[in-house]
Amino acid sequence: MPEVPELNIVGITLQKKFKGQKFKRIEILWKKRVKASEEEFNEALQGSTLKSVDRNGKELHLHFDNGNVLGIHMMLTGKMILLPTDLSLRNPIFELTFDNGSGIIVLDGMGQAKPILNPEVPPIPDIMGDDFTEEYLAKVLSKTSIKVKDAIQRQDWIRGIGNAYADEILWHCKISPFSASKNIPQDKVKDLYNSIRTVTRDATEELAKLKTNDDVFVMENNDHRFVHNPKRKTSPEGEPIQSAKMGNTKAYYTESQVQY
DNA sequence: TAGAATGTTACAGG
DNA sequence: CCCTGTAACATTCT
Repeated sequence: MPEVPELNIVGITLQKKFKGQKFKRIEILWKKRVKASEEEFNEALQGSTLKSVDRNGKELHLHFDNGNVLGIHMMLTGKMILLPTDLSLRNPIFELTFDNGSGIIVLDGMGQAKPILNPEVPPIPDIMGDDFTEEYLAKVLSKTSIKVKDAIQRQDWIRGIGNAYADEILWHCKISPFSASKNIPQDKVKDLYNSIRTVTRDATEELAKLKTNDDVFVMENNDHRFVHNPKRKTSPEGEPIQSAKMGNTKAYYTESQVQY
């Protein structure tokens, strides 16, 4: 469910709450998508202390002081709740607890969210990383004729853009989501690059301001989004927001976005 | 109430 | 083998 801005905040919150805590155990409650066994997780993390939490693409990485990493991918509809809790816990995927009794539980009705033991970090630029440059983006777009909205969401080319922020970014730089990637002129590739950086940074800042229920991590918040937001009928400039099915998802955009 | 949902993967066809 | 488009996944929410 979450994209990069949300994951940034969740990662900061996890680190704040659990840094320095000693791992107790992980329980795998729905193993459909989980590759390593419960025993493998527990053996690897046994006796270690949480050192730091960061985000890598659409995963959160919990770094433990014995060198092992617990990755978490929330997929499309995952939820994360602090333990202990009185909330109803339907469709649990896994539970992570620390020696002091604190911890988290990850839920997902679709059974797709998952913990990953020592996740691979592919050599593909993350949208907030130094290696994601305008030149790199230009190279990616020049080699494909698929629609630009699909291209920027390809995690094997650029890591970190999902459906909602793809719409926000393309609206921000006034490029139609239906544009053929290789047809986008150089100056608009520059605008797109700047919008990827700006929209991601601004959304992270907006989310950081939210006052939230302390027990439930915010994985989804429409309010700060300008076009990918079913509650809005018009953009801030007053333009009607259009929507269209694109593949198996929906694109939100306005007429002033130019199709190349 | 049927369809959509901040995602990924397998597979078919060109 | 590379590129592209489509559907499945299984449940909740609107």
